[in-house]
Amino acid sequence: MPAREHIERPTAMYRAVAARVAQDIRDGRYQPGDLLPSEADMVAMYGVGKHTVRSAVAELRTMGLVESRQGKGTIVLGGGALPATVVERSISRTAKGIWGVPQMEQADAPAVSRTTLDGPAGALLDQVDQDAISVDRVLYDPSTGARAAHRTLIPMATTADVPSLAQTPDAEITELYHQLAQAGLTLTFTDRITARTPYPDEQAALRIPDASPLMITYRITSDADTARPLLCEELKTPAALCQLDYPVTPTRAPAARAPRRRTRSA
Amino acid sequence: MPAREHIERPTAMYRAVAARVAQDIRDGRYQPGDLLPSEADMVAMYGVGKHTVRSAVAELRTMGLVESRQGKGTIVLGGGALPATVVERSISRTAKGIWGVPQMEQADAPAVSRTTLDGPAGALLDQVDQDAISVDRVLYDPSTGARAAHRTLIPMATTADVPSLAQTPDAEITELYHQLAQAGLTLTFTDRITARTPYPDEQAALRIPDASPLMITYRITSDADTARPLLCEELKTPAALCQLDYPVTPTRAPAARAPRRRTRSA
DNA sequence: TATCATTTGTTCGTATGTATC
DNA sequence: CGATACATACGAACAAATGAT
Repeated sequence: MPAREHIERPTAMYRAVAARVAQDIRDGRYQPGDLLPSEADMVAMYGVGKHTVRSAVAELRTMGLVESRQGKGTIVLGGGALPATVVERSISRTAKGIWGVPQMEQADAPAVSRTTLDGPAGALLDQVDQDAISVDRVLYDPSTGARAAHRTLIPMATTADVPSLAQTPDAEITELYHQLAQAGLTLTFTDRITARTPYPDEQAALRIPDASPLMITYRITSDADTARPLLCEELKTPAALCQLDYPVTPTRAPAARAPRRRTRSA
Repeated sequence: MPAREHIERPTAMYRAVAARVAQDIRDGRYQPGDLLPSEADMVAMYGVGKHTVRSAVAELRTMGLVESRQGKGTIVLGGGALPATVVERSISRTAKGIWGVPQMEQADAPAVSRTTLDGPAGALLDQVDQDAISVDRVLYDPSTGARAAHRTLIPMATTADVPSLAQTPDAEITELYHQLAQAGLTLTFTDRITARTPYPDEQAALRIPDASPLMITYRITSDADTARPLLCEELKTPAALCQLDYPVTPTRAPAARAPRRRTRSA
């Protein structure tokens, strides 16, 4: 057992209350689905002020252990279990230029618009401030109801080389890949994954439970010969509802990996 | 004394204040590194109570826009940029049975212990309540200071087949793979990724900035012939500091994947 | 349908502790 | 040391949602 440097907090009552209740949840004294004692009850139970209890419960909420509902109470959530929906991130190739991508159902028709590339997607495409076609979809898993936001970004520089992309940008992703392959390009794919706390609009659109992070995946499609990025898929999934699944295929090359370390661009 | 600014009330005053300040940050009126006006100033600026301002600032903190420090003030963080450290998740094979895995530096010597498999790792290994050897490491990226927690779980069922694993469980991961391969097993790898709000101890151990999610990756090593899971690597990375990078290699097989959908186990 | 008790959400006030400069 | 700023904690009151009567 390694010496664990325990950081002693200068006693904060609300943290102590939160830790106590959290332990009670882990010990099973409060079962998932149960209601916690009401704020008034906890004020009496622990002999502290209402504000202290509220801060403690807020702590439990941001820890993802409970969820509060006005007029009803504070519900204990099931802790530790993996999210139900598994998002397959593999790509299969049935024939030359024919790509298979596991997909979720679409909630609505895709929304096509013209945007300027900025932020992470622009940086990864190496096309900051350049124009692109943006195709937005809301995906969902019928069996669990989990929602995800999908965006395809097609830089205008790519449509210049492969004009057919601009004709039907809202086609299936596999079709876009097919068109790129038919233009004589050899495709390689890289996924870049990060996570953050969702914005309020994302929280509403994807029905994200309280305090659950958002996982964001950028799939960059590049040309193998020139290493030039051609296309970007952005997928936003609520971490509480989705896992990502990657089959890791060993590469035979002796790991000729350039140490490409991204520097903070803003 | 700052000028007094009027503010509309859509729903909750503290949300309105938070939205206003968030917009000011996005519009560049508050630059990254700047200090927000003090709580007392904001009370005067917006004509609201101290509690309302505190709730608004708390909102901004959980949104990841600012960070508060006692005695100093509330600092505006730089938003939108991708985290600096890129964690490569590829596996290369230089020769038969010789595996290459990109790795970060180790902070300390590995800690070996005996545990009972439970939670997500146990479920993914299909070995709930079975015994296993656990090897814990703290990794870090010297160039950015980012820390990550790595755990190797070796089920006793696997050491029964490959006894050498139990001899030096704290060897390099590649060495463990090598021993499995020498035992006549054909290895396949799958990564399963999720994210959640970190626990306080994780927050302290990994130096996670306020309200940043934790990304958790499970790499399951299985035998290709029997599809039996042999080994699990668990990697916890702070999302604010790390991205995960996956090269997606298309599989030639026509996606003969069983739709294994996990159900909530607790 | 309407009323009512319960429970959380929001807002105000005040006071004290503690870290930073 | 003092001034400033955030953190914690007590109090009170009303609003809004919920569920049962």
